[in-house]
Amino acid sequence: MALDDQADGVDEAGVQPITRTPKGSGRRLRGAIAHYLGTQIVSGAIAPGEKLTGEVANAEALDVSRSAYREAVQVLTAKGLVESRPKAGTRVLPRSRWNMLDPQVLAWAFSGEPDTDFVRDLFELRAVVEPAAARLAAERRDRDDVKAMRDALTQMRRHTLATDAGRAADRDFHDALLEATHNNALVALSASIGAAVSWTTKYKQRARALPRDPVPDHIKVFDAIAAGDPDAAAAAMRTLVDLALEDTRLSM
Amino acid sequence: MALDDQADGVDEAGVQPITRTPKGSGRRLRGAIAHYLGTQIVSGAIAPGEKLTGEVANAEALDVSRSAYREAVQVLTAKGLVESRPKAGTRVLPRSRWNMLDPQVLAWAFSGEPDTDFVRDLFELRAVVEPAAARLAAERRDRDDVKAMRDALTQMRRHTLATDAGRAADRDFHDALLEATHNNALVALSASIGAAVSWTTKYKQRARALPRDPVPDHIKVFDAIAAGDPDAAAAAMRTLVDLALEDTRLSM
DNA sequence: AGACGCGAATAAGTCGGACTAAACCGAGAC
DNA sequence: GTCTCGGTTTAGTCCGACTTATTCGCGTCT
Repeated sequence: MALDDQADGVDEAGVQPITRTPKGSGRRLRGAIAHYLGTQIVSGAIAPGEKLTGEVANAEALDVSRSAYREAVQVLTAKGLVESRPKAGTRVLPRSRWNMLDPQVLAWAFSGEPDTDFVRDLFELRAVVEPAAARLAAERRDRDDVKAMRDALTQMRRHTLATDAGRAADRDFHDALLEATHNNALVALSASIGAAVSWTTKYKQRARALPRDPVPDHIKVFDAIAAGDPDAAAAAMRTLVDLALEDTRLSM
Repeated sequence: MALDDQADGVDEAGVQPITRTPKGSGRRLRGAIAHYLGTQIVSGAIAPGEKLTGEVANAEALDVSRSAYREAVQVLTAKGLVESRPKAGTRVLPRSRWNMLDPQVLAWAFSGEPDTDFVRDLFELRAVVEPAAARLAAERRDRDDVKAMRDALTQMRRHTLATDAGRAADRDFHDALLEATHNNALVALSASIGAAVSWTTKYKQRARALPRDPVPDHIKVFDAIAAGDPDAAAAAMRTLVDLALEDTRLSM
């Protein structure tokens, strides 16, 4: 229950069971608190409907000031995870109210063991959105879009998906594709989908034996978009997502 | 520049130009601050890259405590609108970092004059997601889903889209449809899409002469889903969204 | 003269404690 | 039995001090 900021990087064994990050540095304090509470809620450790212990008590238990604790709770409120009213306390809202597409919430959801059902749902969303996006991209891409996608692709080929750089390039490719639709709403989705992609590929990687080289599939998509062939782009993207889903399913 | 909470309802002429909601009540104070800053940013009054004036100064200018102001800024940070670092101040992030799907951000975006390009983007998103969702719903809906959709539909027929109740029923219908996919990721999108739907219909309504009765279109979708015909459901939903887009385009 | 590192200024971050306001709940009146 | 009215609890707001992390400018070293 240590309040280490395990969001990225250093993860020292928290000796103290309830206090904040022992060494001086780390991310901002309220970020760590929000991460802690957020994972607790998303992971189901604090079921919807339950109410958190009072601000004063909880802040004291975590050994942080009430201000920092409150600001963390504001973040959770903004993401629809909790709701707080005077006298009633702060309660966890039903899952339907959560902003599951929020990249940070997604990160919290994947910080523990991933819920296989939810992963399936995310792939279904990808299967809906990305082929359509590829179609739009094929119609509207301009020179810069093509360049961005090509660059991401070469980076992806150089490093493999086994490396962080490779996964980043993969995400860049999908981001560039969404960007090429010139649709702000779809771009906004790219942050969520991108997060989902990188988390799932990470888990896929965990189960060794990367079963297939994903680059050729990406190249097919790229070629169709560069050529301005909407139908081919949509089809290629559809098979790409299907294959990715299959790979992921095998490793879970 | 009064800090009235114009999110819903009472909107008394704020005599004082800079202070908070004059009468005692209203929404929570930080909510009003967040609303104020959020609309300023989304509307473009504070362009991306610009930095807000310091906490102390700004809080004093708005005549609120620094704590309340900070908590409001935390909300904006959580939604990806701003980023703040010591010494550097609080800057507005580029639009690509904003969580445009967040219902509250969407509300801020529509609180002023709606950006026609963005409305078009939202409809494009609907055109991508909802037909696919209708297809899934036709495959997976259970008895409760059908009932929820039928209820919403009858409510929608009773009141028209001219009334708040009617628009709420419309939203309920689309929510129930997304729910019927039994896909949590799509359900999460329902909050965003639902918000977009109600905002756009509201503007559509403003331009009088509602050009077409939307109920028959909805009924076609419902029948196909109830009958378990995925292709028909997708097709019906596609025409529904297309018609809605056309209506909206005419009124802008 | 240019690059590098060091220190001071600055703005956000954290703290704590006090007071306010709202909402729930139980006691009392009708 | 229901309704109302306070009291109590809990979040909301305020204030003022201190801390930490940057950035920027100055001076020094190469």
